[in-house]
Amino acid sequence: MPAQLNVNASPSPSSVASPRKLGRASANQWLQSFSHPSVLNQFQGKLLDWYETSGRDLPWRRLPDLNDPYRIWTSEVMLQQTQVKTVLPYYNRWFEVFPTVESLAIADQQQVLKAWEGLGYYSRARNFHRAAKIVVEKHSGQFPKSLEAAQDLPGIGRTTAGGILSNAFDLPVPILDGNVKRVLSRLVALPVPPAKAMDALWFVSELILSGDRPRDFNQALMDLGATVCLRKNPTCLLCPWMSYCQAYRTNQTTIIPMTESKGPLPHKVIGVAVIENEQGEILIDRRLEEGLLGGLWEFPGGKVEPGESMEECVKREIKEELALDIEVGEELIVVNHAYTHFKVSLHVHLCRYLGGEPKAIASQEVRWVTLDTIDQYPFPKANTKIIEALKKRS
DNA sequence: GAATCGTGGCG
DNA sequence: TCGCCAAGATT
Repeated sequence: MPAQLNVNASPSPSSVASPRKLGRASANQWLQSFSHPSVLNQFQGKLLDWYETSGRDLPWRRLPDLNDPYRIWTSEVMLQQTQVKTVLPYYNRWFEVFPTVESLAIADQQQVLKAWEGLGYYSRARNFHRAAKIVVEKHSGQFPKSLEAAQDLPGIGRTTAGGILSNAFDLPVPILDGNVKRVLSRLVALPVPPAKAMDALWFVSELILSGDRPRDFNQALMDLGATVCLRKNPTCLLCPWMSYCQAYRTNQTTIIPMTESKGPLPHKVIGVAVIENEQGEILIDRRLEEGLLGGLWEFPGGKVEPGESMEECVKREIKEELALDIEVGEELIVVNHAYTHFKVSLHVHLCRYLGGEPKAIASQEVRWVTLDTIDQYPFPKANTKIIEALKKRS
């Protein structure tokens, strides 16, 4: 592969300089310098030395866990789009429930989702569960050591596969997560948002990867992004690559990596029913397998239509989705919650069951439960606030 | 290729 | 309060 960065996804190795070529001639010349082994070796050594003294102490790096691919795998999946601080308690708790890949493979999905509850992006848990079954059944319980086989597992893309293979087996496979994107974008002074130059960034990540110590190098790269090359206020004076960094040299660290601003998030107003029967039980439903919050439990409800009152909305939704007749009572709580692509306000009403057999029309399953047993079901965050309000009331 | 998919923390 | 986004993958 030519030592040249093409911002476009086009793999064609044109040697003609053009505005679409990353950083133009100067940047390509800068990259060319890494084709000299001595230059590259010194560059890598700077980061590896920094890692020895300033790297983070994280559970998935400690012996003897280091050689347990299942634990490495778990960390990589939990860390997708999720910060280390958030992951730590989940990570430590996980192995009390699922100590081995075999135990995960034979587990019930509801148990898996319960252990994942609150961590978000629940397709990660469902895919992890599926992948564990595949590893046990088709790979004799051993995590595959090839990039292709690893990426064939559900929930494992190129970055996660590289993270597992390099960290668990010390294989020279590049990574490109959020930290590395930011570090490399600044290193080469990427003139476009990272999403527009993924091929170029992968090329750099592979180019600079240490062949001798790929595990430490990749881990160091992520640590650098997480502790020094911060999104805001990076501490460049502490950076082992300060003299190599094109963004620092050209005073562009505040605008690189570049971002494309988006408009305001849409806001949905939802009517939600807490339906209580004569036994004091409450009706919950399990969401469809695919899509938002798939497989988790919730209190039923739906969007308010134009010109509709909240009471009318709740009554209609319960009729449509559960075939139940209810009497809509007082408002229990309003829960505001922001997802990645929209915001919601859940207007929760206490409701009285009047009649009908609940049917899972828009869900996988419905169930009458008591407040004493409701904690064993996995709920999304917005719904746990409702449960808290219910417990406080009783 | 663009949308979708959670939650928490930050300025 | 609000926008941004963090160890991305999937469709």
